[in-house]
Amino acid sequence: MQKVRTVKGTKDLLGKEILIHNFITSKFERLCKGMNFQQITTPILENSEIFTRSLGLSSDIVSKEMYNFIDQGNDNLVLRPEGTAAIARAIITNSLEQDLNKFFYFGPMFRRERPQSGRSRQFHQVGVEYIGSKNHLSDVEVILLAEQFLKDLKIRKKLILEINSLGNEQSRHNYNLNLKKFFEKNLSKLSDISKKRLNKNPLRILDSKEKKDQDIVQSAPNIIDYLDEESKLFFEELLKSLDKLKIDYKINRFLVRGLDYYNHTAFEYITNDKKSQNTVLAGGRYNGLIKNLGGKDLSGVGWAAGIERIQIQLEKFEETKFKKVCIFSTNRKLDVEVLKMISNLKLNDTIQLNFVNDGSLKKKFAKANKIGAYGCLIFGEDEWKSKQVIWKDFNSGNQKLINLQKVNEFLNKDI
RNA sequence: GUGGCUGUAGCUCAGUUGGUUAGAGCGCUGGUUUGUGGUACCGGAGGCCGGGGGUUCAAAUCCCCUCAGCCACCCCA
Repeated sequence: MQKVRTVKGTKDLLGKEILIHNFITSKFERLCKGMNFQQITTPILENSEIFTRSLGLSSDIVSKEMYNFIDQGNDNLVLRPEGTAAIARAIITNSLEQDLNKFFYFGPMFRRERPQSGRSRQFHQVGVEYIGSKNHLSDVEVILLAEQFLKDLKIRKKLILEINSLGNEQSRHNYNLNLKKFFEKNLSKLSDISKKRLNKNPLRILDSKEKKDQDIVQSAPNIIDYLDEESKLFFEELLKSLDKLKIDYKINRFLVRGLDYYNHTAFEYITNDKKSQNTVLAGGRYNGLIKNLGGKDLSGVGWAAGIERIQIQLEKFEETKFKKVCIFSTNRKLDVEVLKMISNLKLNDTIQLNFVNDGSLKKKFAKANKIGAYGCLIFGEDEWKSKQVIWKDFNSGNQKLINLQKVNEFLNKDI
């Protein structure tokens, strides 16, 4: 029999990994709450149209990476591939359209891609969405939150913030046309992949990794030149604010985000090691999204970060050290008394009790040693008669007697 | 979806030009007289050599297919 295993590109989260996972989400949660972002958890299952209508039919996610299926009731469902569209949906569903909304979320996302370093089919994101504000200061606020988050995790210095503007819809459209014209003129010099991209989404050619393409791209029209007054002003104001806040960034005119709903601001925190999956946190503005899904014309800006990708950047993770204490008896008959005492203890959360109920006394000590216990509490038959237990410190090897009634105090204060 | 590398014990890996019953270290487990761990010594369990097919008297080893993992392309967090 073959061993049963997880679905390709998914894995069980356990041991040190889940501790790191929780470490990241708890830092994130604390920070977001401190800046008055509200938590939201949307279902993992959504109707397919939420994503097909917002991400764009030609996007890779929609065209080939979504886990979608028809359920027994003939509903067209999908395991969510990303968070933003789902939150836009939640705004509409819950009639939250008349106010500003600042949300944060974390949870699993699903995309059917070939797994590799920093990429799996079920992965986890933390993200924020600031909805209902057209002000560039909202973009700044959201970026500031990202800055703080990455600093909290001590990985900010390993990352570069790249930023660009795609302009408003008209600007973007206008630029797209000109870009297409330009590439059509240079069709013969493009890579095969980019020839295909030309009709689908010419913007994507800009961040092509093919050397062939990169040469031509250098002389391609610059998006900044095609921004209209409104878009240009928005971008300039944003950059000025970042300067004032002393946030390090680099303008990358080739930065385009792959999802259709983005406009104006686009940004990415990327690692400087030249690995392929180098985007750790990314986001931007999506002014038409909610209208697109049938809601009011609300603008929004936000970002998402991959927990697994953060994890790769996290060099050393300091595990919270528990003091492990083993507790056992010298005689089976006393074991129930041991459990009774344990149930009455009120311990600090730094202490981890481990009741050992099996094996010879020697085995029990050996077990304690193996799990790295700080010491042992032993219920000895003789000592029990005078309501005492033995404490053995594993560092020194010394033992002493403790009154049964003082055990709780002893564990909390004296070890 | 395309390509490269890798699959032998729980883990890390040996395994010769194909040749007896597939090994080591670590880990696990039992013991060295039953109320004391770490160290040492002696034992034990645990492998469809990823799966399937082929070549051969004989395959962990050679060939084909397949699956999985890792990595890269593509794309993205």
